Amino acid sequence: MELYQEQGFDRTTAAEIAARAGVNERTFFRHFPDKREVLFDGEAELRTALMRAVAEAPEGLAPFEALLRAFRKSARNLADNRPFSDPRWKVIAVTPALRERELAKHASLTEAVAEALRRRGLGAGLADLAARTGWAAFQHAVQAWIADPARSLDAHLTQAFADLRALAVAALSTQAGPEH
Amino acid sequence: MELYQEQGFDRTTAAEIAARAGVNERTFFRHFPDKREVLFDGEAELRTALMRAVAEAPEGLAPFEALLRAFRKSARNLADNRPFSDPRWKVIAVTPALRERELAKHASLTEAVAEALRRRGLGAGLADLAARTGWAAFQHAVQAWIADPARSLDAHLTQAFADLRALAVAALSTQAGPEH
DNA sequence: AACGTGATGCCAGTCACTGACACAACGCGG
DNA sequence: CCGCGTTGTGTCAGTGACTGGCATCACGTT
Repeated sequence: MELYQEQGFDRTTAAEIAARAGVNERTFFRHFPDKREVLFDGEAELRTALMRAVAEAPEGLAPFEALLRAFRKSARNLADNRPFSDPRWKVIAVTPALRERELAKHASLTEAVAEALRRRGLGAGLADLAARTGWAAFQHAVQAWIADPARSLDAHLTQAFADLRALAVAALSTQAGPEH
Repeated sequence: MELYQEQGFDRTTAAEIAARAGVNERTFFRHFPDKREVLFDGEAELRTALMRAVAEAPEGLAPFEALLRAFRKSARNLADNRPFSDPRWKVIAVTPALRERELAKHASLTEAVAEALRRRGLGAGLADLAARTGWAAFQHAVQAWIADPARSLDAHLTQAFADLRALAVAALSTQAGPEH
């Protein structure tokens, strides 16, 4: 992180990172499959946290409600770790290669969420659709929160799902959707 | 494409591609920024087609309705070019590096769709949300279509948006969503 | 003390990609 | 017909991400 902030991701060589960590370059690649992966280490934890949160939601809850709860819990960790993850976001935002990797991680997490919904008894088709669209709303809320940190991530999340509902309902009554 | 099919993406060097095309390796990199980009060439066309389709939708149409129309048009091209794009999908599906690039392209196209919705007068917030979730539903439909080509992509698209509406409505009445 | 195991250093090699320079084909005004 | 800029290409050298192979070393076990 130090090096990525100082000189940017592209101008930082694997040898430099290894040197800063006091190890050999080869050793670096034994700990991380590639240079990008360094910034996406906690993925396994986030995955299990998300899946557990979906699994622990009350029985009769609608899919989107279960997702909303799960996202809220993750959001709490997100908001707390902000001083730590803020520079990380900045680096990712300005580096296309890192954004690609981030999207891949998100796709993987979306698949995990779909699996969690299936375990709740939801059909495979609806589980996939709910996971994809729910994740999309989640990401929208996160971006809105970054742009407007005055309101809480929780509030942005609530609004995102409410707006999604309005959009979906308006879609079949053939009325233009209002802006908030 | 020939080489990627024969030996896979990873085991195909840029020098081989250049040789097969009868040019120098350096020349190859003057036409494509990198090895992956070869498979994502028509992106600009798809982007303009999508944005035009969204722009040309009737005035008072709800955001999701406009998107559904645009996706339908793109879907038509998709279904027609299937013999050409089918091997392409297979190569992408088994190559993580290519799936990452594909996700990046999708993110870029989603942003373009959001811009098109904004030009229809939709607020920036709702435009982003509608583009993200609409695109998610689109991708869900495409995947469902690949898994079940018996039904048309059009049918899958219609169902995806109908299911999304059901999911969103059920979310606030706190009822478990039914599976089709 | 012998031994297996896991983490590390070291070395050589492949390959994606880049910058610099030279050269040839082409269209165009003189 | 001649210069001349533009464009596309070949050639070469270099950087840096990653990989496989081998030796070494720390450590706990037998």
